Amino acid sequence: MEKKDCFSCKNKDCLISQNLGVLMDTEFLSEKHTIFTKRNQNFMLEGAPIHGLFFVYTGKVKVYKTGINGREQILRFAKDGEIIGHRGFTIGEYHEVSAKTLDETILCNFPHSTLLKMLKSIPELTFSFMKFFSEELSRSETKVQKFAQMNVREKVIDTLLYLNRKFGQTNGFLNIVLSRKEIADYAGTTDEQVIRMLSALKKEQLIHSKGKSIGIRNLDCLKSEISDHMFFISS
DNA sequence: GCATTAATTGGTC
DNA sequence: GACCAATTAATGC
Repeated sequence: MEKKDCFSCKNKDCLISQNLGVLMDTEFLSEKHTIFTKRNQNFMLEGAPIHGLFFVYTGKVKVYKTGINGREQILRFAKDGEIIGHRGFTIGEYHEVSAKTLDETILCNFPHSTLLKMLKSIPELTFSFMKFFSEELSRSETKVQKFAQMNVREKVIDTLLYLNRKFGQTNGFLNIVLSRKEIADYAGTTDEQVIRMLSALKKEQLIHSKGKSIGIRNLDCLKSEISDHMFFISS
């Protein structure tokens, strides 16, 4: 299959894309690989040797860790332009998280050695990465706080708001379809609790659903419920 | 159509 | 609020 090149790429969020100016005269971009995946493919596995850095070209991915009793903890979802596998790129030889595609997904992959060369020789790129890491850390800290302080209702609502922020809605439904368990694995609760909460929210006319798809009906109401006592938390 | 998986509901601790 | 069990709906083959 053909290789996706960075010059025709439309992903404005991509750190490579943003630094094309300083990258275009280097040989680094030619060392990039393009990977075509189907749905439900584990392209990164906890404990496996690191295989460089991935960018989502198009598609959807979940990043997760397997925890106690084999329970999955979804750390985040990634869409077009986003980075996967950045946590292990300077320390250790093994991935600390797993990643699985939720859709047919095209991935760009930079080998570890290429990435190190890039970061050492291009300050602009390194700065972009620092900025990105700083934001990631902030998000991560916010998530710890939410996990500790939110009740189940708030966790589920917060998850729906996050999905809406990231993927948006078309025709009244979120542009991502997850199983109830996946929602639970992100929110930090169980699928039964998620199901109960979704039913409750449906009764209150705050959301609606068709099969696995969920749509937000009253965004402001949901937002206010979180911000009432979580207004100090941004994310 | 059958078999497996997911969603839902109710109950217990 | 987690875990377990039973029922029903959805989906894959």
